[in-house]
Amino acid sequence: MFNKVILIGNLTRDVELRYTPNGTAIAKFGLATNRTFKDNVTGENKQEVMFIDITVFGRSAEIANQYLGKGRRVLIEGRLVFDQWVDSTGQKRSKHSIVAERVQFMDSKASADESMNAGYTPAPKQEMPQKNQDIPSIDIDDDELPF
Amino acid sequence: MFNKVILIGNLTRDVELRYTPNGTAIAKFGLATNRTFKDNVTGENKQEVMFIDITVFGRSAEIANQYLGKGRRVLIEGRLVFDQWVDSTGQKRSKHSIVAERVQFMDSKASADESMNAGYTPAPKQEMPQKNQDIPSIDIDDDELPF
Amino acid sequence: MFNKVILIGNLTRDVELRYTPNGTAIAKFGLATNRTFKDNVTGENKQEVMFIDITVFGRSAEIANQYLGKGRRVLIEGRLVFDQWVDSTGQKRSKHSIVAERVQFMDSKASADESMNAGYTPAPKQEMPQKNQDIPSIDIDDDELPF
Amino acid sequence: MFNKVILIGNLTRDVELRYTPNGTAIAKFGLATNRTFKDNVTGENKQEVMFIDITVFGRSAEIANQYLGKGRRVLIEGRLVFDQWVDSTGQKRSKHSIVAERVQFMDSKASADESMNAGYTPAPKQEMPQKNQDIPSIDIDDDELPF
DNA sequence: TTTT
DNA sequence: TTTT
Repeated sequence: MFNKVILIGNLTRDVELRYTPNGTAIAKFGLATNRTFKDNVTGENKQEVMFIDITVFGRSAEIANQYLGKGRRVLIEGRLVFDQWVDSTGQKRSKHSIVAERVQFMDSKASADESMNAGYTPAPKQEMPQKNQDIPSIDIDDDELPF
Repeated sequence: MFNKVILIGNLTRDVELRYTPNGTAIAKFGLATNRTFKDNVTGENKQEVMFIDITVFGRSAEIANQYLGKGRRVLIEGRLVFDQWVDSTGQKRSKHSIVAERVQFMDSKASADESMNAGYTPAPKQEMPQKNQDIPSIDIDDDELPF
Repeated sequence: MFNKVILIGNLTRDVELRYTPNGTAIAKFGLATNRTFKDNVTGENKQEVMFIDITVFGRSAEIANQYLGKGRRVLIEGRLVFDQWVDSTGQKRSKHSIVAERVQFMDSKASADESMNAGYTPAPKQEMPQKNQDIPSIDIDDDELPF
Repeated sequence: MFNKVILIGNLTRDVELRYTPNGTAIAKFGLATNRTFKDNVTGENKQEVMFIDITVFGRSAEIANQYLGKGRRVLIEGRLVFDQWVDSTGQKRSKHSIVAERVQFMDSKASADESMNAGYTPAPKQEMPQKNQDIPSIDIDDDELPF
């Protein structure tokens, strides 16, 4: 079977990093992906937002924690997962999220400037490394997934 | 922004077809996508299932309703959506699903035979059209999305 | 069957626009996609470039021609095609290219500034329309493919 | 940047396996992906075939060599590459191909039967392992790419 | 709520 | 619970 999700969006909150008992890093953050479309009955431009939670494992988790923060734009490649559990009141609960196998930074210093111009600063936790001014994306392709 | 989902999975229930007031067909069904993986702590083979609801619009909806049924295998290409609403008890509810822009049939008569051999018959509502015996997938690429 | 290509890259030349006898617009341009990787024998950082020709049909072709130019960054979604022909000397020739079903602008005014800062100006043929300063990508999803 | 190709197609020749001096397995084979479409000027159904060469590295290469052969159907996930070289006559040559990061078997015993019915037998080099008769795809996701 |  |  096949299960692939590719999203470009902005972090809705800062990265939370924790570790499993056996030392695997796990990063979690929220993502918002906007879609603008023309409502074909009213004809007006509308926007819909898709919010979803992202989980990253391994070294990518640590890199995400180091360089990403609320507001940053990323490209996420991963798979959809569906968690089911029973909550404290005995209710069955379930939730979709994404396990990211790859996180690619989509904004650079210039994009940050842009955001500043627009009255908003994403506030990177740490200056993003940039080997090449012309390549504003940094790939943290991960091959250390624990599962 | 970008929002792309590609899944191969099996229908968990028959297609439900309805129409909007202005005549657009809307098909809904459930999809299950399995992932088998080796648990890297216990070392045993495990399977996790991802269930998600699929919505298809337009002519593809009618074709899906005509040829697909519970158990059939399909490839879905579409986008993740996130619906939020308030339920009858005043509770905020939300849910992820997929709007499919393309549905491709992944099993053919031969695959049906296979299923029969395995003691299971997907029971197509109607014989699937097959221009070519060697091409067991039928593409119902849709370009009539109403939104 | 399934044939999907998703690329982010920069135009290597300006868009050429022409029309078929029956009036369908066809836009062609080149794309370069860089990949940086660590050579795992020498350990040094290397870059490899993938060049490929892109064809767009219909209204997207006209929008691409209007707003895109050499140097601009785009996200391309489409399918791989393989053309075979016999050249003027009787030699069999062949070539891979991409038919784009979707072209999404990945740089905005701010990104242009960035390019300028890096000593390069993409020179848009026309100011890109921006409904929203904060959304630097414009989607020219096309549903009028002639084939 | 981003460079993703997802193809479902059939092997056009058997897998060739070789090893690099430092022991990395490299498998190569050809793939054909068909597209059926309605010519919208003549109205007739046509088929176009996209041929491309696939390279797989590491353990996936060995698994591909072990289980795949001419005619088998696979899902390929990888990236487009563009090779340029000078041939023995001093001519500049170039060629697109795909480096597969993942190869998923798309046919099972039943599909082989189907091919036999159609007068063609893909001739697996070795019986495909099947933990579960109902899951006809085997994933050889590779995380040992040398580059 | 669930498919194979 | 939300980003731009």
